[in-house]
Amino acid sequence: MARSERPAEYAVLGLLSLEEGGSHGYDLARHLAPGQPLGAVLRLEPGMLYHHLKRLEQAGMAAPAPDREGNRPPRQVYRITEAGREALRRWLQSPVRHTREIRLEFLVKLYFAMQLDPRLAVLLARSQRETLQDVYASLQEDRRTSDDRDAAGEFLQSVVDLRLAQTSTAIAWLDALLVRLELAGSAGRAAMGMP
Amino acid sequence: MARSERPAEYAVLGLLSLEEGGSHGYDLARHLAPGQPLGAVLRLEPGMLYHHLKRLEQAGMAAPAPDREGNRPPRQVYRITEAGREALRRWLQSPVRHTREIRLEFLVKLYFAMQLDPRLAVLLARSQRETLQDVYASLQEDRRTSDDRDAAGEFLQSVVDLRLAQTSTAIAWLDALLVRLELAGSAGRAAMGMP
DNA sequence: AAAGCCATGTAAGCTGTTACATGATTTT
DNA sequence: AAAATCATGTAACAGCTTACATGGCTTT
Repeated sequence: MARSERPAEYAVLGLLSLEEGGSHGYDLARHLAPGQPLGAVLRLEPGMLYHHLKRLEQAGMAAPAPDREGNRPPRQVYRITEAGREALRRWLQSPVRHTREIRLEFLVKLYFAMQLDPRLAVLLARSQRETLQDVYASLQEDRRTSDDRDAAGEFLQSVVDLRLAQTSTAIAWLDALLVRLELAGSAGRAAMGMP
Repeated sequence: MARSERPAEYAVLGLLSLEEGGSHGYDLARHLAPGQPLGAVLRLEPGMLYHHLKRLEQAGMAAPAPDREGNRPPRQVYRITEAGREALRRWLQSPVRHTREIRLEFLVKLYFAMQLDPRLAVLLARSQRETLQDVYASLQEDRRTSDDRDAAGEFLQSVVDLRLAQTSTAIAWLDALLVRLELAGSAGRAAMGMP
């Protein structure tokens, strides 16, 4: 997995981590169908799904598990390994570097962080916010050092303006998300009689 | 070209359309270098560049042109054909359908529209604005019909909120762009003594 | 018995990345 | 003469899409 930082493979790994007794391709495909929350963010055809399962097995992050028998077609059940859990946790803690990756990769991280541990989701959102603020600052620097005296310069300024606007929008969205996450967290703790 | 709606191939076609006497791969690569306006939006390695030139030739949108001789390494000069110009113009008039395509594909269209005809850029920006407003309205509909009673619903609402925010940011950016384009247009006409 | 769902894949083809091969000309 | 630049590609590989092949089980 060192070779690939793509979200699809981690999404498969994440889905496996949510299924205590392991799961199989067709079952995971149901979780990725349109209508399901992950399906709204990521499209993954059956072919690629089985491909990723094989790769996860080769990487030692998933292992074949015994299938409790029954009257159904034969199927291959996988369970996440300890190495897989560690890789997933590492991935869930690292923010994406570019604003354009918020739409897909960050949302996949967020989905699993929320499912696995609300506190992890808060940490992820906070460090993502910091990363995007760095991106914003460096875009501002680009804008200052560009000149708009010719047509090409005007075009470049519009490009940078778009990126600044999209980045600050993402930061504002992260702020609203953090309010939601922290509210949900304190509500959860309050319901359990904690301060 | 019917098979591909990707911006890279149209970018090559667009660059050819800006060079009256035709151009060759190495020359086009200079226009796509980082630092050049297009290079800030699109990355295109030499291998793909020559590949696209071949495809444009096969599609009848570019044709080999005689190279005025001189003491330099042999090179293949291409010129855009009439069919190529028509395809380019059609492409430059059609807005992108999704907000995520603004960052790359729309910016490439905008670049060539500004170079070829400022009025075309205004038309493109206006119809792109309309398209994004449709996107915005349909996202609002998604948000109304989603419920936030469980964790999955909350996640989905955050996803839709992000898309709403990114889309309205893009619309606002298009408004600012239109002000610039129209100012430049009227300044240009005024300088030529037109109303 | 036919239709449909469960379940796992394969095959072909396109897009794109990285690295390198080849050789000509110009500059130092 | 060596180094840099001009100029065009090829080879290998990675990732993804689309379509289809295969067969078991369940429902009508």
